[in-house]
This record gives sequence, structure tokens and C-alpha cells, in this order.
Amino acid sequence: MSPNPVTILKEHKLRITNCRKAVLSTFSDKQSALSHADLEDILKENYDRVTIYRTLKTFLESDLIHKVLDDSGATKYALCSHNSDGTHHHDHEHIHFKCEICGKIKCLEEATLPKVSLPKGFVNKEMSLLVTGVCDKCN
Amino acid sequence: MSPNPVTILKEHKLRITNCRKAVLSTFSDKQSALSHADLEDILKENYDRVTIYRTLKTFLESDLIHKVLDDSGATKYALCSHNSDGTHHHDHEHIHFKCEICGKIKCLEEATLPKVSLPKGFVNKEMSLLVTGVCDKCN
DNA sequence: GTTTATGCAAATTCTTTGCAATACT
DNA sequence: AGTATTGCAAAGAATTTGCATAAAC
Repeated sequence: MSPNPVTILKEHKLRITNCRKAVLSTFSDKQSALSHADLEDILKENYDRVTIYRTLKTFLESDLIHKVLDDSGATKYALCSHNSDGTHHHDHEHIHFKCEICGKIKCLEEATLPKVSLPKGFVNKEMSLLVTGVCDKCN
Repeated sequence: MSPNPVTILKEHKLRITNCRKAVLSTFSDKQSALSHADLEDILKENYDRVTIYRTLKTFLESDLIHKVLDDSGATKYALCSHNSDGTHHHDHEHIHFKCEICGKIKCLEEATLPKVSLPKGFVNKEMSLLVTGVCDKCN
């Protein structure tokens, strides 16, 4: 399903470095959106705070991760999912679910976002939905 | 339609101060979501940066404003709309529209959010939708 | 008169930048 | 070898805290 870090980096024409692999592995392991602070906690023994910032920036620019909208204030990021053919999932439609209990934020790839009727004159290019509630594990 | 600052503050049992009135007026004037920096630019002549931070915090805690999800990273805030009877608009359903051209973020009170079908086991309590595109004025 | 908010200074925290050393292709 | 990435130090923003003064009730 989800390709290994090296494959992902190659697909995006990024150099394969330990820090980048570690960040990608962390995202896969946690299966939830992570903030810089989350990553720093996990990786600070091995990698510099600044390198993690730069890694996130690089990944964002390469569309390897995306920002997750979060009402808590902290900026979080999540892996953009991949298909085996290398195509992204629908990039102008993100649905994220935040669990009130465990606090984790997950991308819901399966759910689809219905059309929203906007007022006259508004043109819709991209939509991001944050659903808050209780996740399957905490339910 | 929108009550004046003093009324809003009274409804929320908050002391009526100049800074609070000024912040509320600014939100009404601009009719768009504002960041702390936006408010500071406008109000710095008369009020301290720190006071604006504290005002925003107080307003958030009193549910007088809410955070607006923004993919740009900056935290923005918007007034929770009021009805004359003092009730809020649907508080577990926010739709915000961000214009790519003018950069403004507005709450779309009129638009309604259709039901989203979530995967098994997920319980939905609150939804926040950020739509990015071109607004009526820039179109 | 009592309680709460403000302003200023300073402390924290968050994020970015410069540059030499290191790792990748 | 040549180019991009890393780590460290340090700069720059953003946000929070402490405390005396001022304003609100």
C-alpha cells in the first residue's frame, strides 16, 4: 500500500537522507498528522530541530506532505497518500478527522466531500474539511 | 443585524473596555477574519500588542470569536455571528471562504454543509470547512 | 472598595537564516 | 567532483508571563 520512504523520495526526486527517511517513517508509524514539535520529540536524539523544519518545508514544496487544518493552533502535517501508479489522491479535497479523545488527526481518504453550494459569485477551487468527533478506536 | 460592541460584551458578561470595543468594531468593519497581526496594525496606536493577545484569548474563551482554519499558517479569528435573540448561529458547522486573490477570509453563514459520510466507527460532532477560490468581489 | 484589564518589560517559544562541514549522486 | 543537506549558532518573530498602575463595576 504505502511505499517505503526511499521509494517516496525517489518519486519526488529528492535526495535520500537519513533525516528524510526518519521523518517519513514517523509519519507512517503514527498514522496521524504530526506537528513539528511532535516530530522533534521523536527525532531530537538523532536530528536537529532546524533540519526537521527544513525537511518539512522541502516536503511541503514537493507535495509530499500537506498542512492539516487544526483549530488547536499548532500547525500539523500529514503525508499525501500515494497510489501505486504514483498519482496522488484528490489534492484539492482534503478531509481530516480530529478525535476529541485521543487528539489524533487522520486524513480520511475514503470519505468524499459532497458539493457545497456557495453564494453567487464565489468560485470554488479547493476544499478542506476538518471534522471533529470521536474516532473508531476511541468509540 | 449585528449588535454593537457594548451589547455583545454585555451578553457575554465581559467588562466593557475600550480595547475590547475597538477589537469588536474592527471585526465588524473588516467583515473578514483577522489575525493578531492584522489587529495590531490597525490598533497599535491606541492599544498594546499584549492587550490584543489577551483580548483575543478572552474572546475565544467566551465564544465570542472563533479560530478560522487557514492553510497559510497564520491563525486568524472571526466573530461568531449573533442573532437578535442572542443565540449563536450553528456553532458546530463553520464554512470559511478564502479568496486567493484578495486573501480575505470570510465566514459563509448562508451556505450549508451537506452530510458527510464517515467511515464506520467515526462519530461526527463538529465540522469546519475551508473553501479556497475566488470571491464575489474579485471574480 | 474590590475586582479585573492594561501597559510595559522581559522571558519563552517558534521559525528562519548564514555558513562551514558532511553526505549524496 | 559537484551539488544539496546537515548541524550549530545566532537572529528574528510570535506568544506568554509578572507586576505595578489604571479602569470598570
